[in-house]
Amino acid sequence: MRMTKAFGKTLREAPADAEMISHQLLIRANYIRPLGAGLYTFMPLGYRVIRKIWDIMAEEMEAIDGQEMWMPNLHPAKVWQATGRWTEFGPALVKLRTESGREYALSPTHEEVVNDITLSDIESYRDLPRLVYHVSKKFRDEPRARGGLIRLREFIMKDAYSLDPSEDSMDEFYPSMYQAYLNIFQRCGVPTVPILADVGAMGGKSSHEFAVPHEQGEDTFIACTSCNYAANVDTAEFVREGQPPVDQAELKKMATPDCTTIAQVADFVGVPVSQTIKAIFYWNTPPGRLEKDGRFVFGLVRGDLEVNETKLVNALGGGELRPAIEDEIRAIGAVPGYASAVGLEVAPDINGGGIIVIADRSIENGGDFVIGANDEGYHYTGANYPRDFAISQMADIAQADTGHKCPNCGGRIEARRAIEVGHCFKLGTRYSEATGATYLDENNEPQLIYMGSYGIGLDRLMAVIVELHHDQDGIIWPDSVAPFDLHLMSLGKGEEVEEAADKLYVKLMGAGFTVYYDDRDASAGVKFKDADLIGIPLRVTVGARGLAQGAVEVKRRSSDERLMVPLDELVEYIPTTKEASY
RNA sequence: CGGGGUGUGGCGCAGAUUGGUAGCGCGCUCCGUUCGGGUCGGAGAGGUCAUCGGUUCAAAUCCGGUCACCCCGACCA
Repeated sequence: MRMTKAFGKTLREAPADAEMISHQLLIRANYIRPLGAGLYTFMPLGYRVIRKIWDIMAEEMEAIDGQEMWMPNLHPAKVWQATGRWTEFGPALVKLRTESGREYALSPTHEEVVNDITLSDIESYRDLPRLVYHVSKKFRDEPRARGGLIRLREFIMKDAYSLDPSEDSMDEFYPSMYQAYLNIFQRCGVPTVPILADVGAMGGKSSHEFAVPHEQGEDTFIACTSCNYAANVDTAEFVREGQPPVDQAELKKMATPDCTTIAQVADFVGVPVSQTIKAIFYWNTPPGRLEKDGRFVFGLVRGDLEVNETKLVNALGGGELRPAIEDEIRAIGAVPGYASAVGLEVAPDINGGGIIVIADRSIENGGDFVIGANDEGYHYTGANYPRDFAISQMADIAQADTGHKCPNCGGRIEARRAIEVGHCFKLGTRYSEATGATYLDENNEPQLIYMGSYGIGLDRLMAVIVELHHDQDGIIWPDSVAPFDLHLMSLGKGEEVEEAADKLYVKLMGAGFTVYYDDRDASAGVKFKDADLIGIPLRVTVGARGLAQGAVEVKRRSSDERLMVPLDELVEYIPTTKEASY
C-alpha cells in the first residue's frame, strides 16, 4: 500500500476524550474513527489488524475441527422468545420493530440461531459432536460504552458453538477449546489468566473467562498468591475465618447516637468491625417479571465484608437487583442506619411469605455481634445467630478480597483488575430444553443436545494488544497481527532514492511481504514519527546516504538497533529478523 | 439509573468572571525554502460558537430546557 493513496491520516494529537492509551494510539495512528458512543469505524489499517486476528482464530478453530459459517445479525423475535431470552436477556438486548410491524432482535450473541439450526440439521447421534464458529457483529445496548474499543455497543466477536450428545462428551471436548483459546491469545501477544466466572445472562453450568490483568480493566478477579486458584470476583469463594464465642453474651439494647455506619458503630461500641453485622437492602425483580411485582430483599454480611450483588442475585434465583429506596426499607419495619433482622417477620425461605433475609455464611464465623435495633439511635450488642434472629436462607453473598483465605490451599488471595478478552461457557441443555432440540441415540431414543459457546471480542482484543505493546512513540505490533510486514520509506527528494524505493517496493511484494510504503513528499522527521506511531514491526529506510553504499537501513520497531543491509541481500535478510513467537 | 465534567473550523485549545458580532497552534490549499527524527517563511480556504427557547438595542459569553460525548459509581444503612 502506497501511503500517498492511503485513506485517512495520522493525528498529532488524540481527541481529548480518549483516556486509554490504546484508544489514543489507535485513533492517532489512523486505525479507527469514532462514529458515536461505543461505535467505531475500522479504517483500512485497523481492518487489516482485525483480519490478522481473525486468521489466527480461524487456524486454531480449524485445528480442532471447527467449521466457519456466517449467521444473520437480524433475528426474528420468535427465536428469542422460544428460549425465553427475549425478556431474560435484559435491557442490553437491542429490539426493533419495523414500519410493517415485524419484530427483531439485533444479534447480541448467536446461541438462538445455532439452536434453531440444530432443530432441523441435527437429527442423529451420527450428527454429533460438531463445532461451528463465525466472526460477526454483536449489538448490545450497554449502559455505558467506555475505553475506546474496550466496551462497545457494536462489536466484532468470534463465537464458536459446540454441540454434543452428552454431558460427558461436552466435558471431554471442553479442554481442547480451552487450549485453543490459550493458543489464540498467546499468538496475539496477550498472556491471559483463565479464571472461573459467573455465567450471567448466558445461562449454563460453568464457565471460564480469559482475563488480562490491567489497571483500567472493568473486571475484578481473585487470584491466590500460593496456588493457581483464580476466579472472577462475582463467583470467587474464600474461607470465612473466625469462630463463634464459646459462651454467648446476652442480647442488650444500647444507645448509639449518630452511628449510622459500620465504622462509626464499631468505633463507638469499641469492637472490631468484624464483630458487627452489616445490613443492606435491595429490590429484586425476578426473571420475566415487572419491577412493581418484585420483592424486597434484606442482605446480611459480617461487618468487615462486602456484599457481592452478582452472588446475591444468583442466590435469589436471578432477575434484576437494585438498591432499595428509603420508603421501601421503612415499609418493612427496618430503620436505615439502625437496621437488622432482629424482630422482623422473616420469611421461612426465599419463596415464603414475610421479609426475605439472605445471610452470608460469615455471620456464623463470629458472634456477640453489634447489630441494629430497628430503633433510631439504638443497636443491640451480644447478638448471635440463630439465637437472636431468623433468616430465610444462608448463602455465599460476600465478596472475596485481598487478604482473604484461599478456598483451595488456605493461602492468601488477592484482588486484581483485568480486562476480559474471552469467555467459554458450558451451556449444557439450557437452550435445547427450551426448544426441544433433540437427536435420536443408538436406541432410537430422543436425547437433548448439549451446547457450549465460546466467544472472543476481536476489537477488544485488538485494544488489549495495543495496551500491552506500545511505547511513548506509538504502537509496537507483534508480527502476528501487524497490518503489514514492512514499513518502507524513502527519504529525501532525489530521483535516485525515489526510484530505488519504488523498485524495492515492487521487489518486496514480489517476495511475498506485505508492505506499507511511505512514498509521500514529506520530511524525514514526519515519516519517522508516523512509522513509530503506526507500529509496523520492521522498517526499511531508503536514503541517499545508504544508497551510496548500495544499502538500506533496517530497524525493528521494538528495538533501537539499526542495521545497514545491502540491497541485494534484503529479501533473504528479512525473515531472519522475525520476532520469536509470543 | 445516580454523580461529576465537557460541547467554539478536521484535531488540540483560548475567548465567558466584566455581553459589543470569534482567535491561536496543528492539519488543509498555493508559492518559495529545507531534505536522516513532526524544517522555515509568506499568502489563503474553512466556524448558524451542540441545539431550542428566554433576557437584552446587542448573547459564544447571562438564564432555562433538550441533546451528545467523556469519567466515576452501579452497594455497605
